[in-house]
Amino acid sequence: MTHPSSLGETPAFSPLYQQIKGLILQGLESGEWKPGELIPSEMELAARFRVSQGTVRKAIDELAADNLLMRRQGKGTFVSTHAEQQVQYRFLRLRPDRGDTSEEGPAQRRIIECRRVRASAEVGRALALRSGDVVVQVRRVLAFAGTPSILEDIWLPGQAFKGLTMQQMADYVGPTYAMFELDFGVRMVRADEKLRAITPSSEQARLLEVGPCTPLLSVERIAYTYNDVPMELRRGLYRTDTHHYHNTLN
Amino acid sequence: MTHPSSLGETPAFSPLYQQIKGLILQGLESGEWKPGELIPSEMELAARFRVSQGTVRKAIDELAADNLLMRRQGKGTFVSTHAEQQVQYRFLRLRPDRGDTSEEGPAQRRIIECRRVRASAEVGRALALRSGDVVVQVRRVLAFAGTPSILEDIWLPGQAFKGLTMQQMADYVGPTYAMFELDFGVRMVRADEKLRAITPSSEQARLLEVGPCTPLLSVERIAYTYNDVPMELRRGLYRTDTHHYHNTLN
DNA sequence: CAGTGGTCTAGACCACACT
DNA sequence: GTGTGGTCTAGACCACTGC
Repeated sequence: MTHPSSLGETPAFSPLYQQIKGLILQGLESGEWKPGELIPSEMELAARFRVSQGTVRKAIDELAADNLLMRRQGKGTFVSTHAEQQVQYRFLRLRPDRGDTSEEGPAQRRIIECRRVRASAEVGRALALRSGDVVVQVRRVLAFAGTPSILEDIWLPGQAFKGLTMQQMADYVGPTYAMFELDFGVRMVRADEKLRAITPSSEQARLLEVGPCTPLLSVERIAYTYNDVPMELRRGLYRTDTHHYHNTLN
Repeated sequence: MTHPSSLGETPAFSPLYQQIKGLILQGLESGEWKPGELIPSEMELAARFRVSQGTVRKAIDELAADNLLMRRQGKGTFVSTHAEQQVQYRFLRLRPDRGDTSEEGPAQRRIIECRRVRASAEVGRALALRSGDVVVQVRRVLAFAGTPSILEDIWLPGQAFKGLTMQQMADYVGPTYAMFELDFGVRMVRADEKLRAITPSSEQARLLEVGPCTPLLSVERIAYTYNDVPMELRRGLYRTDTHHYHNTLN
C-alpha cells in the first residue's frame, strides 16, 4: 500500500480508502468471495491491508451503497447476490397498480426460444463485441397472475454463457440473474435503461395477448458486471394496463 | 441533546448523528438556511450541538447523499437548489437519443392555461388535500429544438401557491422548481414517478403535433417537500420518437 | 460469552479556495 | 495565511448475533 501523497507530481490524488475499495473489488471480481458469502471482518481486512479499521469501514460503506456488499450488524459483511434477496427482482421496476409486488409472487416464465446467433451490429455495439461474435439470444414471456405482462428478448455474450440451454432458463427457480451467478459466475451489478412508448408488431401483440394498437412500454436495458463491462442486452415490452414502471427521483 | 441510550426501555435507539440530522433538517425547513446559501461550518455546528465534528460530519454526509446539501471542498456546505445547478432539470429523465442534453439547451415553454379549480378526488388524494380544496392547475408544452416534446398538466396546492400566475410560469428563466423555491419557498426534495405507455387523446395529440395513434410515455409524478409532504402532482406526456426516458439501476 | 458491525470522540494532517 | 471540507488514525463503548 502506497500512500498517494508520496507518488510525486500531480499524483492524481486517490484517497487510501479508494485504494482499499479497489482491492476489495479485486477480491469480488476474482471470485475470492462469491455472491452470498461472508467476507473477512473489518479488523481482518484492516490488518491485511495495513490500514486502520476506519479506512476499511469507509471503503465498505461505499461498496455497500453501490449494492455490491451487504452489512448485517452482529453477523458480518456479505457479498450481495440476486438470489435470496427480499426483493425478488432487483432490477425490475414494474409494479402492480393495486396491491403489492409480494402478493403476485414470482412471474410465470414461458421460454419461446433460446439459440446461438451471430451478433448484429447493434447487439455487438451494446455488448462491446466484434460484430459476428456469437451471442445467445433468448425470447420469453413473463406472466403475472396468468396474464402475460412482459415480452423479453435477451442477448448474452456467447463466450461467457457457453452451454446455456432453454431448459436452464425455464427450470431455474428464482431470478434469472441469480442463475447467471450460480451457473456462469456472471454477476450483474448495475444497469442502464432506456424507456420508450411503442406500438407492438403483430407478433409481439400476439405473444402479449393485446390488441394490435395497444401502446407498450419498451425497456431497453444494458446490464453490467464489474468494471462496467456490459454482459447483457435486454429488450423488454411491458404491458402497462394493470402495472406501471416505478421510479424514485432525488 | 439526550443520548438515546438513557431513554429507558425499548428506547427506539436513535444514533446521535441521526438526531443532528434532524436538527439540521429543522433549520432547512424553517428557512434558517435557504436554497443556495452557505450553512455553518462543521466545527460551528459541532459547537452549537455539543457533539464532535465527526458526528456532524456523518449527519451532513447523509443529507448530502439525499441531495439536500451540497459539499464543496474549501468553500463550505450549501443548501441544494434547483437553480444554478449544472444539471438544468434535476427531475427530468428525458434524454435525446443522440447527442447530449446540454446541446439542446433549455426547453421552450408554452403555457396553455393556468387557473384555480377545486381538486378532484384523485388530485386531492395525491396531494393529501380535502376534495374540494382549491388547486392551481397548469397546462403547458415544452419543446426541444422547436419540436413539442412534453405536454404537462400540473396541480399545486392553492394554499401554498397563492398568486401564481400564467405570466410567472412563462417568464421565469430557469427550472420551474427554482421559481417555486424563490417565489413560494417551496422546495421539492424528492419525487415518485409512475410510467405507462398510452395512446393520446385527440387534443393531446394535437398539442404535441403527433398522429392520433402515436404511443406516448405517460409520466405521473408526485413531488414532495420536506417530511414527505406532497406538493405537486404532475402528469407528463413524453414523445419518445427522438428522446427516451433514462434510468440507472443498481 | 466472544465476535461482528455501528457510533462517538479527539487529534493530526491533507487538499482546496479565497484573500 | 486562514478557513473550509476530506482523510486517516486510535481507542472507547454500544447494539446485535450466535454459541
